[in-house]
Amino acid sequence: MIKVTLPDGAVREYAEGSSAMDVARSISEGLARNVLAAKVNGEVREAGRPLPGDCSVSLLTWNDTEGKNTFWHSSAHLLAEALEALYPGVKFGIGPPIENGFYYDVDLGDRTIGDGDFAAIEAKMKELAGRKSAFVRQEVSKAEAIRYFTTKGDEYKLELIDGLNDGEITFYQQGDFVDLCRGPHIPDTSFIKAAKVMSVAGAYWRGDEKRKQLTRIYGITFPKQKELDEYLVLLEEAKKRDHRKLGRELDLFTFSERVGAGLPLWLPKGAALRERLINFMKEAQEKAGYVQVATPHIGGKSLYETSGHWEKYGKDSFQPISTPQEGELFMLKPMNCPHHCEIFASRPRSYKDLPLRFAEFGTVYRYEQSGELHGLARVRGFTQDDAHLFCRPDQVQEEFMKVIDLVLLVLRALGLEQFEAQVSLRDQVDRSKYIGSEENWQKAEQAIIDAAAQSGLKTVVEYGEAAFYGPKLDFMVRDALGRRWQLGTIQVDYNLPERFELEYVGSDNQRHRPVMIHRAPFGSLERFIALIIEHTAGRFPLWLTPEQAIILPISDKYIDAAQQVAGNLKDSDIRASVDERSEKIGRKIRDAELSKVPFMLIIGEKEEETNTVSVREQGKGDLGAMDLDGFRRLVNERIQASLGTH
RNA sequence: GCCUUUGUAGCUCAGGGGUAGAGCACUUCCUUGGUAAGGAAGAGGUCACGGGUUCAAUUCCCGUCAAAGGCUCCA
Repeated sequence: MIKVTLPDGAVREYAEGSSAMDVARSISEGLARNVLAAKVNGEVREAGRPLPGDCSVSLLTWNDTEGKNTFWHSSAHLLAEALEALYPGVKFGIGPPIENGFYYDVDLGDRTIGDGDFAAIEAKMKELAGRKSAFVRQEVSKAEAIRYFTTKGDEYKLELIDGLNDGEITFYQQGDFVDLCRGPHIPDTSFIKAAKVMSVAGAYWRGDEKRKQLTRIYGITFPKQKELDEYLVLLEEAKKRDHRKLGRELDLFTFSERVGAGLPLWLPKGAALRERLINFMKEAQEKAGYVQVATPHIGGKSLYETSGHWEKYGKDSFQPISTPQEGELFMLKPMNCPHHCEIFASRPRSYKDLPLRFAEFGTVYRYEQSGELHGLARVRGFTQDDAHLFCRPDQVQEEFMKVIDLVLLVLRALGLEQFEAQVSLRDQVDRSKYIGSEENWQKAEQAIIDAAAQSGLKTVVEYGEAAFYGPKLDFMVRDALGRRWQLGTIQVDYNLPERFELEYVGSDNQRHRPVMIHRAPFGSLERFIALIIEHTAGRFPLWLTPEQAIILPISDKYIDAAQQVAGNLKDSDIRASVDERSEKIGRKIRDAELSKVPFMLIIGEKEEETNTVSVREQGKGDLGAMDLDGFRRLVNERIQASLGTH
């Protein structure tokens, strides 16, 4: 008998050679039907494999990430089986699970696959799934593996085998399809009840652009048709919230081919929203002891040679612009920090001056490959809510923590409740891409880890994600649809002060090198606005929205009264306008609802006589009549509530 | 930059080798209506741009630009 420890701590006994599936059956038939794989002593394996002896077992179902991944990985095999049936001779690269579904990279030879082929592939997948083929694990020798794929003529698999050691190679077979695979897999194909091919794209073999481009086929599968339907609804919802679409509908921003790809043009409403975000941040920063500075959009090339950016990014930047007479070279600024370093260096600094916190909403320009541009989320010119803190080494941790507080304030004010912080450290092996001394790096990495821990942040550590000049703390936010966005970042930098030879005089009357902290809670305003558009579906927090109220006169007779109300509201800083069109009230309401103005104030005979307005809330309906003071109170209450502590 | 797909009115889209279409938006007129679309008329296009094939190209072919999805990259 073997002893099996379950996640709740219970220990049960089973016969030698029992599998996780036997464990599941002993608990309930229903559970057994839903078990996709099992975690045995921390390792994910097939549920059907015999247990290795006394062990801990947790059964994985669709509700576990690992269960899902196993399900999707097996689905990738099913996709491959379908492709092999439909396109004989197709060669296979890799087919892993991803966040939403899976893909398989394939070499179709001269053939191509397009949207029109998806239905046939899906039908084939469903047909094969219905055969209830078991996923059969088979250990093979390297020689056997090579023989099999040589006969099959699949050079990609052969290359993968080349990187594996004899004795650790396994094949998995379902139906007639055999694949090189580490596993694990779900018990059989019948678990897959719904399948959809999502898209195709090019992908280089092993991510190397010098190598052959394969066709990547994306798919997603579910254990129930209903779940696929729900997923498709979610995608529709995401489409409706797409900031590019809403940006146009809400008159926030536009692009022009003549201005250039990736260079957003802010329309009045969008510019107003941007301005409000800037003011919000300015106010918060002022309270936190920052001072505003302002610097030009270009800077001499030598500035970036000093900073190291020229060497690192010069080739991948907008190229220098030159003066006609003197031939001086200037760069469009890709970041604000070198300019701020020069401000620090503009006069002698005392330890008593520190920390100095220079803030600037600086617009920077970075070359992005044309294929990478994406609405406001990825642009070539953008404005950072940038600031650089120059401090003494003993102040780093405290300053870092204050910045974390500022970031949390921002996230709260915008209703971004779900987030985690990522501590980005150096690659553990390859350190060639980083500049700066080992000692400074270690100090910086420790300061971040400590500050994050003291702030009680939920953090994950990622190696290899640091900037080339220092480690950083990145905030990853989840929006209302559960999608992840990388936002504000805080970076410790011991390197730039060194390169710019920045100094302050300490209490010991000696020169010391300050430490620099880069930080941008929003990251870029453009990207941040893209996030809040999608997060709120265009229904911005009341304090932020371009237009807080629209006044709808019942007929032309009440336009004057409406204008008066608008004027009154403007005097108390409520942003309001009047719909003066000769339309019926129903029409005005419909248009206001669609443009997502939070409050509609209706004025007709009744209201004019009683000196009130009838208030209607967007998406909610009629709130009844109230006087203007009542409405002001309502607006203020809502704003206080959404800003939290503010 | 690379792969796949797309580009027709401000927006959403139909069409198709021979005079360019719809709905919404816009303009004007009528209507003055109480909680999600009142009526009529009008204006609006080098069918992304450049080249080729053709008697004739918005339509077919090639190139460029832009956009969408993906790859690679991201100070």
